[in-house]
Order: sequence, then C-alpha cells, then structure tokens
Amino acid sequence: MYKTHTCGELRRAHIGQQVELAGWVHRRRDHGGITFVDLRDRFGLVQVVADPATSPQAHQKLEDVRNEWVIQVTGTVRSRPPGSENPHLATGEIEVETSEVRILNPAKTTPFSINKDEEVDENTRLRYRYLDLRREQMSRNILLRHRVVKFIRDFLNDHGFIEVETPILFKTTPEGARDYLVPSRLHPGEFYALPQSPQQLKQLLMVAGVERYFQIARCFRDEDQRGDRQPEFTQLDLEMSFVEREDVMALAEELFTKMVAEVTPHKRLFASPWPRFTYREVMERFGKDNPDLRYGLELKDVRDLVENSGFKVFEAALAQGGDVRALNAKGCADYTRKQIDELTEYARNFGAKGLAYIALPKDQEMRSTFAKFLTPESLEALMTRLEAEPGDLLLFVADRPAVVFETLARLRVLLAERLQLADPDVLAFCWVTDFPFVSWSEEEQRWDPSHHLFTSPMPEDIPLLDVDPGKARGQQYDMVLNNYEVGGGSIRIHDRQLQEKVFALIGLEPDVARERFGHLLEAFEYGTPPHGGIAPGIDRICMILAGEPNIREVIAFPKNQAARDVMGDAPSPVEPKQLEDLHIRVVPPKN
RNA sequence: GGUCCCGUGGUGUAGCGGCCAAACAUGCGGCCCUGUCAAGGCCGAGAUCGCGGGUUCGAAUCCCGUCGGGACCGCCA
Repeated sequence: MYKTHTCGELRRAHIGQQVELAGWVHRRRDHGGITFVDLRDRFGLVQVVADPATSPQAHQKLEDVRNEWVIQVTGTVRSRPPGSENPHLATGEIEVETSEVRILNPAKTTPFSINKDEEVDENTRLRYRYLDLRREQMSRNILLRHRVVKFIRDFLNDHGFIEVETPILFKTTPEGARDYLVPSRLHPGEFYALPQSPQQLKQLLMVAGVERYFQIARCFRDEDQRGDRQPEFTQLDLEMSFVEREDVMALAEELFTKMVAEVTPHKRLFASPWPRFTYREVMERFGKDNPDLRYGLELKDVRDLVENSGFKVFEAALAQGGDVRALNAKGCADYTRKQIDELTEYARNFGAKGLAYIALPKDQEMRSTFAKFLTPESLEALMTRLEAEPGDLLLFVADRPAVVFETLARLRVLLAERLQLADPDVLAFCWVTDFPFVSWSEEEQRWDPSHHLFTSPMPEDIPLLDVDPGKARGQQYDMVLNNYEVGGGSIRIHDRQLQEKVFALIGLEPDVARERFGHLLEAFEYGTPPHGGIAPGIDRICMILAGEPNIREVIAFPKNQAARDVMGDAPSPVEPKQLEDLHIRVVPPKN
C-alpha cells in the first residue's frame, strides 16, 4: 500500500504517529520558506507542511509540485499551532509534517479547476469526465448513489429478496420505446435487443419460484434525451409473488422512507405515510399524474360557476364538452400586462388558445378579461372557490380537458418555480393509483395500455374490457416524488387467457403475440403464482436526493443530448470487416 | 422532425456598430515572502470574439447559413 491512512481520517488521536499518505495536490501555498500542501484523496483533505529547516529535501521536492499532481508523503501527525486550526476542515486540528515526498505522477494544468465549485461548460466537463468526477460535488453525487444502491441491496436482502441477473442480449418487443438492436454474427439478419426493462424475465422468475426478486438493472431505450432521460438508465427492478397491490406499495414505501432517512438525513418527508391519490383525483387537483405536492396552487373546476356567464370563450368550450378550470397564482396580482402575456404565450405551447384572468391588486381596481360578464354573485362564488384574496391573480383555461389539465399543470409548476414555493429539503413522495387500464390512441386508432402489456386490470373491471375498455382501471401504481414519476409498478396478469385477451384488446395479432411472447404465455400454463412488482428509477431518485437539475449529474459517464459519449467518442464508425462479419451494410441517410 | 436559448484567452464572465488587434476575475509562468488554508505582493504570457458568407466607410457587436452545446415539443408501453 502507498498509504497507511486516508487523508480524511486523521484526527487529534493520531498525533505523534508516523503516517504515509498518497493522493492529489488539491492546493499548494508556498510562503517562500514554509510550504503547505492540501493533500486530497477520496476520503478527505489534510494539510501537509514542509519546513525547509527540518526537512529540506521534502521542501525542495514540493517546489515543483502543482495542482493535481499525485504524490506520496511520509510524515508525522502533529497538532497545529494554537490559533491556526481550520474549523472548516474535518482534519483541521492537525497537520502532517512531512519528512519525505515522492512524486508518483505529475499532472498537466487541468482544463478547469478541480478545487473550486464553479460553473464549467458541460461539454468540457463531459470530455474530461474523469477530472470532473474529482470535483467535490460530483464525487459526493457518486457516493450518494452508491449509498442509495447499497441501502437497497441490504434492505431487500433482509426482506428475503435475491438479486438475479437477466440477459442484456434479449429479444425485441413490440410496443413501447424504440429498441437498441445488436446484430447477430451467427444468425445473419437476426438481432438481439437490449432490454427496455427486464419485465418479462422477472415475471418468468416468478414462474420459476424465486418469489422475491430484485436487480439493479440497466435499461435501454432508443428515444430522444431529456434532463431526466438517458439512452441507458438504471432501475431497481423488483418483483414479488403471492402479493396484492397493497403489499408491493407497502414494501416500496418502507424501503424508500428508511432509505432517505439514512442517506439524506437533512431532508424531511412531506408526509408519512405517503399520500395516495387516484388518477382522477390527482388530475383534478394538479392536472398531471406526477404532481409536486410541496406547494398549493391547486386547480379548481369552475364549470358550474361560468356556464351561463355570457363569456363566449367559456361557453364555447363548455358547449363542445370542454372544461373550464382555474388556479390561483397567489400574490401575483401585480403582474404587468406583459408578464401575463408571457404566461399566455407559455400556455399556447400546450394547446391553450389563451388565458383568461382576474387580477386583484391590493390597492387598485380589479383587472380582468371577463369579469364584466359575471354577476356579482358568480364573481363572489369564483373568488370563494379559488380562495382568492387581495393580491392574487386568478388564471383560467377553457378548452378540451386534456389541454386544460396540461396547461394549468404547467402554469402551476412554472409559477411555483418563480415564487420559489418548493422547499428543496422536502421530499414529497406520493402514490397514484387507479389509472385507466387503457387509453384510446387517436393516431393509431387503437387502445394503448397506460402502463404496460402485462398489467392486470382490476378484477371487478375485467368484464368492462369487452364492453367499455376505457372505463376499466388497471392494478397499477406510480411512485411520485417532487414533480417526477420515480417508479411505476403493477400487479401482473398471471393467466394465459386474460393475457391473450389483453393482447387482443390492444390490437396485437394472435400470431404476433405468440411469436413475441409465446415463452411467457406458455410459462403461464405451468403453475404461475399471482405476482406484481415495481421499478423505481435509480437515476431520477438520486438526482432529486442530490438536488441536481438533471440525471447526468448522478451518472458517472453519461451521454449528451445527442446520445453521444463525448469522452469516449461513441458511437463511432467500425471497420468494414466488422460489418461484414455481422452481415450488415450501412445505407447513409439521404441528403 | 420542430421551437427557443447559448458559443469572447485554460476556466467563468464583461463588452452588443467606431473609444476593442478586446476588459475583469481566476488559472498559468517568473520573482519576492517561514503559519497559510480561495495565502499575499510584484512582473509577465495568453483570445484575429465557434466557423463561413453578407450588410456597412467600419462588425465580437447587425443579417443569413453552418457546426457545437443546452432547454423544451413530438417521442419516451
């Protein structure tokens, strides 16, 4: 070993000990005579002192040393002179008086500073990710992620789960996201697909009698990137046999409640037990199925109060079966015309044709696009419903329900950001249940599963599949945290007939179903336990726990928005011979 | 496929039609300095302003295109 101790562990108790340390030069302070070096390793920082009077060789060696050089020092731990302790450092009461310095590897000047927390262009960070990861914030994030995964493994192990690996090379599936394909050398024209999730395999493990399975599973989806989406990402994939919805939810809730208490003790839960909402309720109140509960600004249905208002916009929407809903932007009555126009412009992105409003400035006249159409009584009723007070701004959207919900949900999030309503130290977990089993896809003219193909409908709603599928509910549950869906799960179908019925409902031809899922259907005929599970997204959860704005910050080597690894420069062209082996010919895109 | 934003020394920013072959901070190099911890002081090097074209007497600054990056829509069962 190059070191007897880590840099971060030395304390008063070590005073007098001779130690060897090795690490990176975090910072060097040369006083002409005495020289200080802050030596850093993953475990912390310690001050090394070289005094030319007592150890001229060591002092001489440190003359050349620069930031990020890797060195080894031999020295003695001693108390710092009174008054020169550094309370900001865990090791600040002591220092290491060095007698010997060995340079293990010099370093070029880094393209950005490691010892400072400053904004650096993300492309540069990614190109030199190995340097970026040295920085405190990133090393903290990577450590946090380790602790999250470690907690999960320990917890599930203690609860009788076993971790089973499933193949990365598997089979393409219809539905869902675009697959990453891997050409087969041995089978010309055939392809493996990387798993979008180990869904079928974990169900087969239930058939296999594993009963309690989990995996920290890498998943692959070839879709466009977002701040919370990468081409490859990590799920905690877990599945249990002989359980009902309640059992899986209880387990996941206990797991994550205990985990955040241990991993992020400075954060508090918004509520425990976690609030639960039906899909219907969460949409009515927040306009989206992954709400942020940390603030109010809830949506209110005002259809009954405006139906005969004489205001064309509202009446037209209602006449076409549309919706009129509103939210109260607390304290925003002083928004200027321009600011409201900006909100309106924002609303148009989501299909709204406009925004109606009532502004209630504290010491001025009410301003409104439509209040003049209302009787004093209905105006009063609106105010009451929206809990309006002087100083508030009431925003109304009238349109198709989907547009109304989405627009108001977006405005709610936008306004909360502007007003800084969300406490960053609060974790608002909640559950959303009772999703529609399927929804009608206009483009494809067929029913689409809300969750996935293997979700079981509510037992009492199975008859509805034949008569009114849109009314059936699925045994699905989503885990939501601070504006993000961080996990989804369901009780699965374990019966061949029901599974085939669902395939048929979503328009999967029987022969296609058999070709793609024959193994699963067949397995269901050999004694399959009722089972269900959940798949929380590790990246998103770590992102939120770390307080980061995107998941790249909690992934050691992420890809950029164009799905490119800018450090390794992947993807990249390959040798013609490789293509030949794979029976692949590249057809360049037109243009 | 689409919309929007960004691109100035190594890094982060300022400059937004002439005062700019470009300013500040930090980093980098040299010298001085024995108790600092974002050490300090002095000196110095370093960008033809992503690239190409255009407008103009004059472009870092305006316009068009292009490349790179980011946010979002579509997409993501």
